[in-house]
Amino acid sequence: MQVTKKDNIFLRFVEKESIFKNKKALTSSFMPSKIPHREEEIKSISNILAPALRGYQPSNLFIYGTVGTGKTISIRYVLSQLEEISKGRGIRTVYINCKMKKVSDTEYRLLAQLLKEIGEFVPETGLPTHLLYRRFFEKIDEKKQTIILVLDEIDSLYKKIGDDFLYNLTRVNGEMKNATITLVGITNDLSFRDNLDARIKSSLSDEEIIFKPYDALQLKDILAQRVSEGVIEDTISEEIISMCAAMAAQEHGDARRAIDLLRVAGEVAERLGDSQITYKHVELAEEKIDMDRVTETIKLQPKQSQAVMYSIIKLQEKYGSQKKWADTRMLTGDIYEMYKEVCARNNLKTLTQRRVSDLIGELDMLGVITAKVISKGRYGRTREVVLAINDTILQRVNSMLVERLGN
DNA sequence: AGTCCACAGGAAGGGCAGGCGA
DNA sequence: TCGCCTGCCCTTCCTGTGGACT
Repeated sequence: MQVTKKDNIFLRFVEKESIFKNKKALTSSFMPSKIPHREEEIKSISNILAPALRGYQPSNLFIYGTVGTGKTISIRYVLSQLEEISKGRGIRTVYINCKMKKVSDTEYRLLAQLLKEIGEFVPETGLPTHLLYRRFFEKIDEKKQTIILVLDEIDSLYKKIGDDFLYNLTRVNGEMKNATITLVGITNDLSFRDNLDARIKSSLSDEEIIFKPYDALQLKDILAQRVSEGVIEDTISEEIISMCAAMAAQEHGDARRAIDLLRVAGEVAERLGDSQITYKHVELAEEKIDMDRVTETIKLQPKQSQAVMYSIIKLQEKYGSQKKWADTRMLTGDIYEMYKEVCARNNLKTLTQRRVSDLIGELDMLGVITAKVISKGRYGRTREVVLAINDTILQRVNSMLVERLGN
């Protein structure tokens, strides 16, 4: 087949001018030259960490704030500034996100990741944990230095492995001859500190900083800055920026969401061949973000978890056909019965109710269902489950699960 | 006031795969 | 090769519990 240049299927992407001049500026991992509305917090963090420059150990620090309030970007900004000025002064910064699955979600993996960060490679499994601790401490104690260890989403680590890890880290400073470790914990769980063991609490949370959610006006500033760096001029109006800011402000002042919304709206506009980002694109973007988030999360779950999700969807359909649509609250027992049927139909090993109960809990954590423990008095105590996704997304998830499981 | 349901959820441990060091 | 270590998924056994019913 002879394809002339004029018929090339990619031609329209080349000919059409892009809406973006630097798409990276519209991602949450992008580090802008300035971080609007976080000047105070950044100043506080730098005041706390500054003693490291004079060779003293800074206090441990805890940073609280909900999703998308600029905690991570602020600390990364401070770290980059600190690294820049501290060359040769024996300061080393290590940043680890504790929620990274298969990377730092267990004590062993976290230690392995820490060792990797300081240039020591260990196998993914196989060594006793205490050996990893020893290697880590020996390695950093080789020279006089201050380690600033940032543990982002530290609450999820604590939920998984408890507080032994934190205890070991805080305790070790007295045992090392040369190096010291300063811990910076970042969490969006405001009650995190209360759950900690008293012995850790006293040594860990020397300093605390709270990041408040952004309001719509602040979000607008943030977006405007990103737009000026990332989007070609005149492709987006101020009203659209305000709209994205307002939508994200409703979602607890989440800047990450606002930025994603803007980027995806731009992508949608490009795909539709439009040269301006409009209201319609933002609406489509919002739906696409939700859809992608949900389908991706479920797609990444193990087969058993998908079977449980599928059982919940099937049960909702069943209730729907019985004209109970208005009240589709499903109970653990009903879900388990449906799950057994689903397993039988698909030649899947049936797990115990205890395990399925945990899987339901995990789906709740992922935000695709809402599970609430209720008591029905004489009729027992159980969990009441409601699907937390809208009909359009539900259909997509359903067909994805049918494809994966069978029926 | 006591009973009793249908689970929730904690604890302990089995079995597996993968890796290390002797 | 063997003993020992890890994480992970799962089962078994168990105690706890809110509130409708008696």
